[in-house]
Amino acid sequence: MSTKEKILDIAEDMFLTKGYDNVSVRDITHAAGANVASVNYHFNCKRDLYREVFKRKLGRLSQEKIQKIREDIGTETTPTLEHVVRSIVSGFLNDFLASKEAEKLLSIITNEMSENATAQDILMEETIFPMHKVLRENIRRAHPALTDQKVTLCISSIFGQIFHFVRARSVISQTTGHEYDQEFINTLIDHITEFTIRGIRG
Amino acid sequence: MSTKEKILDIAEDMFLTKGYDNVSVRDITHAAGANVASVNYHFNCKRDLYREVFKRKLGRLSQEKIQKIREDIGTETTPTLEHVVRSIVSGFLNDFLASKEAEKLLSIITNEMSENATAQDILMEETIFPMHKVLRENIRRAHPALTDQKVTLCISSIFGQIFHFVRARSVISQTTGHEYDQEFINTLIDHITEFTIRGIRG
DNA sequence: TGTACATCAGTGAACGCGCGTTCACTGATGTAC
DNA sequence: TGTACATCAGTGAACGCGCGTTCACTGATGTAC
Repeated sequence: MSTKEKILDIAEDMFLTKGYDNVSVRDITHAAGANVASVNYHFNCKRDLYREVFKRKLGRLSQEKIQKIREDIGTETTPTLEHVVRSIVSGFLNDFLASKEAEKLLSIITNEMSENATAQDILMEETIFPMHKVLRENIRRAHPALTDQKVTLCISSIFGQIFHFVRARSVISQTTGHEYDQEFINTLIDHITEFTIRGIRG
Repeated sequence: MSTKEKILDIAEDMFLTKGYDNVSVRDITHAAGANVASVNYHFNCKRDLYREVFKRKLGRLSQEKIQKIREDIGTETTPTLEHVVRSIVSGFLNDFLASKEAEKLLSIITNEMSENATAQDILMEETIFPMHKVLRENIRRAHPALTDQKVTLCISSIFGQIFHFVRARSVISQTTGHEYDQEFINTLIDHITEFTIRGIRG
């Protein structure tokens, strides 16, 4: 494996578990067994390396995730709204709560959603647009009465909840008095699913 | 005004518009017309200054906000669920979208909600617990059938949506094709309110 | 009332460190004639 | 087949900067006898 590939792999691991500012060029190159200058040689600068790492990771992850959603919902018969929403909610909630790394990745993604973000173009292209597309299709299959704008707003309401229940987990643990064990996670999935279905059905 | 007070005021302004890492001790002391060493002299270290600033700001803001909510909903007759939810949603959405500073403040608050945060204890004490208390009371007045746990989960669903529609505003602008002008903000308020009421009513 | 000492707000200069980046370089491989 | 040159991956050492913090200090105010 070339130095360039080694740096890319190690940078992915480090950036996505510790965050951009908490990883130095020296950390990466040292772990890759290469010289400090090699990041600038191969990737121009730290920021560009980050963007390349982010793009590669997000591209892989989104494709995987979209395929899982497609398989889970199926393409044959018309799915129920309950099935579609539960599939989305339980899929994302379980994925993001599966490990510390997944939680950290979510916090990086949500940071890239805010203005002044440094890789929002990549996030939109690799994840948000393709993800919205597949979700919009499936929600409309299950509930064709909704307008395009309404579907989009409902998708944002779903992700608003999912992101919050993951990101603010320690706050929510304190307000509810529950640890995030699998039983409570299932309670959360039920809650978000039911809340959302009713919200959509109107 | 003493140097200490001047530093506190200026640090509040700078930390809450630029974020902890983007403000240096030199920035603060220079703007306050004081010596670099004065932060350490009066507040021990940068982090402790930040925590004091954060506590003071959050305390003031929460009290104000809670009073506004109490006035808006009223204490006399039983309010409708629609009235309670709309009051919460429009209040927070308009407040957080009122200025760049308010948006930045929200992003600081949501960061403090995640694990590894440095001032989560202050956030819980000054804001989350008091805010949950007043919201729980009013939602239960309007809809007494809900269990305690259910009310708490619904509050999180509401804030999950509010936070997301503010934080991810540039992403949502791109997926919906709408700028955040007052007309679209009103559309968002209507959407979140209706989505939430149906979600709660079940 | 005067004196000696303690306390306190605030300062100026420097310390030590970690950071991203740059620069001149080496050594291997490819290519043209 | 041999030679001269270009290209490329990678290196070692240093540069310059900004950072939070420390330390010895000054000068004013308060306090005890």
